Amino acid sequence: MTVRVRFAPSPTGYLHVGAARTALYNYLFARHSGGTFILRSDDTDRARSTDEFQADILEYLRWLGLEWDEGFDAGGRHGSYRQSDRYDRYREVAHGLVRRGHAYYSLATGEQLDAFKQAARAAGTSPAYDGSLEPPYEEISKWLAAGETAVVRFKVPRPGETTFTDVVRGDIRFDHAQVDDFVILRSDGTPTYHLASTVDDVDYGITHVIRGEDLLSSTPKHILLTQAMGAEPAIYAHLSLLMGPDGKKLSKRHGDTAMSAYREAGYLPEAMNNYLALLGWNIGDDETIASLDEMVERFDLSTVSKNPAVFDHKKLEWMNGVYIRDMDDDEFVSATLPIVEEAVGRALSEGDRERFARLVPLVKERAKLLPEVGSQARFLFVEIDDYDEAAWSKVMEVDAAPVALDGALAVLEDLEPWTTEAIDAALRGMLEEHGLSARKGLQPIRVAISGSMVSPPLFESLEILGRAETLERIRNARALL
RNA sequence: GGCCCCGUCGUCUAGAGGCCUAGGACGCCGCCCUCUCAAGGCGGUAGCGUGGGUUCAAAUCCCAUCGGGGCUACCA
Repeated sequence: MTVRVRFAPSPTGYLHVGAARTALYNYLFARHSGGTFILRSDDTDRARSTDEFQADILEYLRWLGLEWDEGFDAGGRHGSYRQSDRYDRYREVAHGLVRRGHAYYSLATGEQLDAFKQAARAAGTSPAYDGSLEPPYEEISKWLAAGETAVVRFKVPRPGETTFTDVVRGDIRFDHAQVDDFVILRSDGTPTYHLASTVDDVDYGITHVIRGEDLLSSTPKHILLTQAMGAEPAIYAHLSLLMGPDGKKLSKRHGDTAMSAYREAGYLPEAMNNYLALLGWNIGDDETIASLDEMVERFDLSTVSKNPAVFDHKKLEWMNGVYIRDMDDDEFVSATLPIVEEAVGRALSEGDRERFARLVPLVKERAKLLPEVGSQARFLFVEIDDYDEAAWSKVMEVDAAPVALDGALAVLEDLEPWTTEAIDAALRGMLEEHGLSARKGLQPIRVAISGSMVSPPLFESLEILGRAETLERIRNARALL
């Protein structure tokens, strides 16, 4: 059997991390088994679906590198892969179901249904609607003949039960007594999610449905529908949901959930994939870091965890740092140049870029998030007149500061050659001469050239800054003491 | 309320009766390194929800209980 899986988001919101994880697992499973990964747009909710959301989903799926073989925007033999383009097909299936007695036109009103459910609830039983509120057939025909509208409901066979083996959760059983005769066609003739999704899965030959656990209790509906269509149900795998730190389903109130927010915050797609994969699956051999290809190689759906996973920003951040350190310098420069230019407030000249490139090895291992590079590299390209207040009072307004600054000026003025090693030796000599500790004697210099108590390593920074700039900055700071 | 799913360190997980005085990773703490901050090295902290069984032996099997989550729309 050739594996065919699909990721079928509804464009009713931006691509969020939970959906991205579902997409990732589908992708890993497809690639691992040499199957086909399909992207579909489940946009049957016309009121909430927008082109903007659709575009966002495509953009971030691409950003993550989760390329799909077939489907929305990539072509394939099943049309547009956009459900809103297939209403005729869904209607055809629904009408066929009615003809064969698997579905019926329903006239039950919302009020009637509410009463029915409340009564069931009060009795402490299952609230599934079983069609008992429908008027006799003649009345329905008359109603329809008069041109009135009605919804179409699927007739759940009762008594009965649906059982299936979920790849991640094992054997699952649902008594039909608690499965509603659910609506498949709305009164305006458009399909509901259950119908459209199931018809597509059948039509597109989907072999494995890998989706969120929130759809677990809808699965009997999908299996029943599939069987009524005369098709073989897919194999299902329901992934546990992502949780916030409070144990509730991950949502906006826990912070950013949109993938776009993570890119903007400076996360790398490789880190996102690696982290998301770990939320519910372990690579094996006590390993934590693995590339997409390595994960494809080792992915196994049946070892995916049943537990809901809490999304932990701290670990993601750490992992992002790992991937940043792993970037090669050129890659790092192109990823951070815009950030540095933003921090500096202007475009970097050719010479500026060369200086930045020399600083790269120093800042690369100090960043967990890309934007941090802006504040770390900024000092190279701007005049320092906005000394950090705390830094100034803590390291400049002490007796050691003027001594260190004057001493530095003296040994650096004619230093040859202007290299990290020579600067190191010269400044250490100066410290010894004045009986200053490295901490006390070097911090004033750092503040003078960077305006901050935190900067890339001092001697290297001075070398890259250049003699003229270094001396000028030290003099400026000294004059303010 | 009903139905369904889930329950190992704070978090993600390994563990499929003896290999477990429970392993790894993040976090946190300490030490080392050190010009700041990181990175790195070393060490530490912390967990089988609870109660009953079964067994020579249970994190692993059974039952109950408690806790958490999902669904319960003409949303998906």
